[in-house]
Amino acid sequence: MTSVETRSRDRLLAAATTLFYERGFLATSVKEITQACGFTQGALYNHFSSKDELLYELVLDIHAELERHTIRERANAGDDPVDQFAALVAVHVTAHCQFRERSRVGNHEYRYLTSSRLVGVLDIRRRLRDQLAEVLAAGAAAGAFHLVSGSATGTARAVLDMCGLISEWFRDDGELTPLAMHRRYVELALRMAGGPPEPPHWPVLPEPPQFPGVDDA
Amino acid sequence: MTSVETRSRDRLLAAATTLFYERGFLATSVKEITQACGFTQGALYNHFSSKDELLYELVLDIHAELERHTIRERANAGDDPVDQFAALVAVHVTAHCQFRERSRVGNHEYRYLTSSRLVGVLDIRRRLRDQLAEVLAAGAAAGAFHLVSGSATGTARAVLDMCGLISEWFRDDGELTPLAMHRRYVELALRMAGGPPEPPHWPVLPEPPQFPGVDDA
DNA sequence: CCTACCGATCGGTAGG
DNA sequence: CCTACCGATCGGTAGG
Repeated sequence: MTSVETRSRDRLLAAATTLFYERGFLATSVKEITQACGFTQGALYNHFSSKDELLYELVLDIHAELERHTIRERANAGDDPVDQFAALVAVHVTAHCQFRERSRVGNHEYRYLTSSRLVGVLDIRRRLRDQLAEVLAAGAAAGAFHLVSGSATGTARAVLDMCGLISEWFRDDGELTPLAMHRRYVELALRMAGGPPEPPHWPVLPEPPQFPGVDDA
Repeated sequence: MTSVETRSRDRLLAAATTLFYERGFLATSVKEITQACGFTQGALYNHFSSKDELLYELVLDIHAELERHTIRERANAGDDPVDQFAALVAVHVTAHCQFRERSRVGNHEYRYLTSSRLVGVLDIRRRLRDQLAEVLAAGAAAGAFHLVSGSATGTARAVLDMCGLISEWFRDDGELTPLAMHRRYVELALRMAGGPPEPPHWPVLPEPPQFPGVDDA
């Protein structure tokens, strides 16, 4: 695959991300995606076998990147479950604040995937939740957390749900910066988990990860 | 309007609710809605001027009902802001557990409303958030809550977001009953607000409200 | 990557 | 509430 082919492909993915964010997958036509890149309709099929396939590749990439991010930041957080928990919450909050388009597309449009493609994405979503539940269970076992109903998965779900709608209302021109958001949500999540008011070490705000087409936006 | 006309209308709304829940507004055709009621396609236009108008009436009704419910349960909760807060959280949790279809349709499909219709629904959504923020501010002023960053609207948003995704994963055949859910989420919300571990009075699980077509499902 | 085209399906309407 | 139909648009393809 030559670099110009890769570039066209990434431009299509970037255009689709913005359009899916603004209107949703079903309300966006192939013509709109290709025209946003200066192409005509048929050009999309040089890079993707179908509109569904483009959605799959985009949504899978969004989830895979979030999982990589999650694994890396957890590893960097050291051995303390409270620090690991804070790091995971920070990753999710940052994703929703800094990469609103991708986060919202990932959370909204995956439901339009057809069965076999859907399974792969749901697997990642489950693993993301399990990561949080694992850390909560470890912290509870160590006496650092005191979970409502003793349920690590229940608390993990509530925390992820709390973070999952940030991209619906967060605005760059609002009064809250991504840094303020990540501190606020780490505090809220620690309260939900029955942990200390602050983590021993505050997670560093993760660097913006690179993904295809980000510099075309 | 005769009762048979009202009934057909309500059946169309009920069928649309289920289909929008399963596939979303855009993926549901007028033909599917009418066929679910044993009608042919054109019958929809005896009751609604367009597919968009049906969506608007459905989504508006879902939000209006939730607001009525909210106002009633808050009034029934007495003067204590902590009790009022618990009552409001219970209303939202109950809506998402007991009326998953309507809650999810309300939260997902309102984005497809066109501008003038959208405004009315967004107004209700803002008022629902303001109700929660009011109660949090009153409780904080009374020393019963200790809010993260001192922000009542920030905490209100986080609590509503935490509740807003319950309908995505809650299952009737799961291990959690609606009663267990409402206790768990009231506890989580009180922790987030920096309040007491339990409200002075636990809210009674609200009775299932009546809405058009519920007994046709 | 474009031009030209395909069948299918869409929301909506006329007339009864 | 049905039958029959409308123009528009959709995702996708053939051939270059």
